[in-house]
Amino acid sequence: MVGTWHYVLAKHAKAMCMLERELGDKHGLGPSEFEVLDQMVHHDRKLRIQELCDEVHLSQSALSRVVARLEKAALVSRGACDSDRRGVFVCITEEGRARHAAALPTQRAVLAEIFDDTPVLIA
Amino acid sequence: MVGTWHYVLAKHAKAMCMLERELGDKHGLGPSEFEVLDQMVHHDRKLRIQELCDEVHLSQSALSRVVARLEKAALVSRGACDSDRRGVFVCITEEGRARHAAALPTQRAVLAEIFDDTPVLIA
DNA sequence: TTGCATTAGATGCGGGTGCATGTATTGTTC
DNA sequence: GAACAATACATGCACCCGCATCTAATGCAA
Repeated sequence: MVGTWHYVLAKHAKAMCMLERELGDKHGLGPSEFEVLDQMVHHDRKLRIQELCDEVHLSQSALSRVVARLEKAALVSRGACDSDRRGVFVCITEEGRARHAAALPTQRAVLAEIFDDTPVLIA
Repeated sequence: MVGTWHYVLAKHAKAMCMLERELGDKHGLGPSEFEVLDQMVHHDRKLRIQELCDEVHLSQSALSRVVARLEKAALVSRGACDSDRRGVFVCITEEGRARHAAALPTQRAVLAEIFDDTPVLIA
């Protein structure tokens, strides 16, 4: 229990730190930005902010800002939702797809290094 | 690999959030503050800042500030190191021990709730 | 001893986060 | 349909973090 927590703490700290540097230096992306792009690619359709909120581990406010940053970088676009004009659809751009594709190997490499010693624990 | 990473991400986010609220509201401690107190109690002796740095997953600068906060709250005291006058010894106070003892069940309860569904993975 | 690289810890700074709140829109109840 | 609660997203704010840098002390070499 406590051991699991310390494991999570250690891996999270190391991975976050390394992802921040690697993704930042090589692709100009933060871990949260990459995660959102990753979800967009994975779902392969426009998503509501709230849908994204369920998938990434960020508060709604943090997510709102991540999307704003991504939009400023032209990696996603925000569009109004017709059925509910309060809603916002997020749509990945071609440039966003490209940036994600470029960054993916970097992320995988970091994870491979971090979790190298860890047997397959979680499906 | 990616699955493990998402597991770590999810558990870390949930636990951190809950610890912050529970420890903060009930005991006036942040997760980092608790972690440092926990290490002090565990080692049961005065520790160099750098020794703490190896145990908690914080940068040296963050740790320096956590110790400063703890000292301001009179939960630890900082003392000069005779053998190396650059060094700083950190020593937990009686009040610090008491606060830690009071907060420990809260932390354990949070971890129990978070890792309830997780079989024993890491020793 | 003097000079310089190294180390311990503190601090300025920029950036990201969550919470509380604000604004706009929707649903609901009378 | 008017008033009010609820929802979606944005934003002000305070806080914590890591990086770069600063200061002081140490070690080492000439």
